[in-house]
Amino acid sequence: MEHGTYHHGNLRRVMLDAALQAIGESGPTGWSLRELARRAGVSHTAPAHHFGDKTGLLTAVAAEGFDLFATALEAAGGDFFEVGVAYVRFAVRHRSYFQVMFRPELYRPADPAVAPARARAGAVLAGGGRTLSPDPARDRVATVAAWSTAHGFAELWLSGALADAAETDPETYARDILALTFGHLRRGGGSESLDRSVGVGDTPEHFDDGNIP
Amino acid sequence: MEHGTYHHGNLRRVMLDAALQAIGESGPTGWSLRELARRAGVSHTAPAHHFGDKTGLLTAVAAEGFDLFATALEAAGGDFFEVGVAYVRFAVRHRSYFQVMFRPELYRPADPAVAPARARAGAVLAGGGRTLSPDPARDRVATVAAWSTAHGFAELWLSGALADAAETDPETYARDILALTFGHLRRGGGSESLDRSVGVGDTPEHFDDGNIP
DNA sequence: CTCCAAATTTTTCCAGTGGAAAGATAGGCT
DNA sequence: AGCCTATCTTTCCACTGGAAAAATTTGGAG
Repeated sequence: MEHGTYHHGNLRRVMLDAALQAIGESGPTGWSLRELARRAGVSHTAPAHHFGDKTGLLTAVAAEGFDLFATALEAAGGDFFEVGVAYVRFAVRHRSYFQVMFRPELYRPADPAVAPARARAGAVLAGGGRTLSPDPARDRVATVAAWSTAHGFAELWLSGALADAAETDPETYARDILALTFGHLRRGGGSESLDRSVGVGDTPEHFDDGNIP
Repeated sequence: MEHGTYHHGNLRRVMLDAALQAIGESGPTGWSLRELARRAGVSHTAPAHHFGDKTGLLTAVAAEGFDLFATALEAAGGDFFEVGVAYVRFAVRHRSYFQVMFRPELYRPADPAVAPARARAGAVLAGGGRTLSPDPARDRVATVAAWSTAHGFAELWLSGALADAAETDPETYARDILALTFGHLRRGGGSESLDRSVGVGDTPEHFDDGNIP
């Protein structure tokens, strides 16, 4: 079943990878199914068998993305801080997935391949937040706050809105931000890590330009 | 100048409003130029004269959006906390603008109608951050941290990722989050943060312009 | 080995889309 | 009056997503 001309044998994966690459190049909607099919050397309707339609392809991307995402967050070990860093790391390293996952109008969020993976990721986030505060009444707020900070930094970074993005490693940057923001809530934590990473060449020079390189 | 069939007389504004409505209904790319032209009762190439192409129309949306955005942030009075709340309020009330503004691949960010307005908004954000910390070395980090939190909450809210979104007023929610997150950095502020979210004279002035039908 | 059923891909077709090019119309200016 | 410019229309083209039906493999049951 390896190679002839008719049965591609691997179309599903190849189309997914082509989609991921195209998303990386032109955003989640800046490409056409036909173009991907051409790249894969296949007729323009071949993908329909695997994904149904374009939305189906994006649904598959989201499903795979949430799955990888959940795994990455789980690997962070439940510590709130590392979960936040892992969140940003995933967004930066797998931006093609990320840019689809949080735009539910692009795919079918209720798809059975998507929902469980997303729930798995959500559980890790909720668990991380729970370590932030002994008071359960604040759990939800703390969770959403940390989630917002990590998510917002990731989005701003990916959109190029942070002018100094090119100079700093985003993961380090994320650590500084999380330390500054949530250090006072950590188990026994102050905001000690800030001194380490920001110290030297980081002239504050406020950006009054419009950002976006 | 309000005559018969040929000269519409108001096409530019009508197209912009139609675009804002369509974005609100189907996202920033879920509509067609031709459809908008039909709604406006005009041939499908008429908009080209005003905007060039579809990207030009989205560029005009972004430009107007950044302008309104900068005005809204400026109206918050320079206080970091109120700027953050205004940020979220704008995103929620003018989501059609917001969903375009931070997706630079959809329009031409360098357009002379966009860049200045965006810079104006950026200056307000930078100014708000500067009140957060007496240490200039931390200014940039504090600014980006607060920006990330407000931006992330807005994005998550708009994307429907917050399950409890329907129940709570987003502005109140944002206040809780900002208080929990940055209360310890406030000028003269301890962590009275979560005591109760919305106090008395807490309804700041904001323009309630139309535009999002 | 043969033949069939299911899986996979192609061919053909259609309505809709963004955009270019060139023509038509209106309103203001001199 | 005459012309100029902005605005809008008609016509055209290449491309898109998708439906329908036909074609080709493949794997497995007999």
